[in-house]
Amino acid sequence: MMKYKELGLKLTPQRLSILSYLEGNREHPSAEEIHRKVSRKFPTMSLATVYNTLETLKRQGRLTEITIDPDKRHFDPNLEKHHHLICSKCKRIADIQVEFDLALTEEAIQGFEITGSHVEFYGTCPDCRNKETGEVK
Amino acid sequence: MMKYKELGLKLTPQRLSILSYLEGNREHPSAEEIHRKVSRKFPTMSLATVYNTLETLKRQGRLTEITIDPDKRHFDPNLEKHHHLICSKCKRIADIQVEFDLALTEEAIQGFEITGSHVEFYGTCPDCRNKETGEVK
DNA sequence: ATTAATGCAAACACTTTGCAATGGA
DNA sequence: TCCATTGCAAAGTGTTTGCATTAAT
Repeated sequence: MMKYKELGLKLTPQRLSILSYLEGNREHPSAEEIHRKVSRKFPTMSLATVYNTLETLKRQGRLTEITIDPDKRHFDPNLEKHHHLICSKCKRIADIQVEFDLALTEEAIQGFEITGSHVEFYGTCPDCRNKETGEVK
Repeated sequence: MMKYKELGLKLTPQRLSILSYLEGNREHPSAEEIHRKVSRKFPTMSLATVYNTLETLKRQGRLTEITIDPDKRHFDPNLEKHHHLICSKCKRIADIQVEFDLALTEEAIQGFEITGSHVEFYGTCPDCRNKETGEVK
């Protein structure tokens, strides 16, 4: 379990349940997914609280926001440097733990100060590939 | 000018003006930005028409949607393979015309069928860097 | 006792939809 | 003429905000 208290933040049951849901989660859930899941054990949980907590965690650097899906925000508690594989059909996002050499020339950088990078691969996931071949069109 | 007629689509003045605005544009505008600009010369232009046209162009593969900004959709008429540099302060998106070796092992691919990839770099653009150093905090 | 966090509802921003009117082909 | 496209307004989605209440410290 992440140490939340050490950050000088109040340790509410709501936050605890969001944290434990996120712990080790590799599914890049949206705020709404987190809310739905956590609501089961905590029916009064408000969506606003989910957003608040996510925002706080993001600011603390304990969470990354993934901007891959134009429809909704997704969150990633995996702090190790990694990249993503996105299924164009079902929108599933998988981690890809590979290091790439993304060296840039001075010219390419155009005067930017680079602070990070991220690679996304698009494709079709195994499940969706199976559905396609199995289907009679 | 892109050949729109050849696609079997009606060549309306609205579409023509959107197309000419997009032609050679390297600013990755949002629908709203496109609408604002095009409205100057075409005051009755509807936002719905902008979205319609963008959707059509996207389906035709004459345009790519960039999912970098969680707040709004951005569109990129640059069809050459390229990547992006995003300013974390002002959200400006610049093209970066570099080829990377993004080879993946079978294992890393996790059964996906890869169809494309995209690299995004985060950082601070020259303008925002200047503002920072010039400012008295 | 303090003060931050919660929950609700209302407000927001962006995008999509329904549909009658319009105008390219 | 015909049917796709337009423009408007209304509806829809995801997210944020205001604020009184609650509860962690």
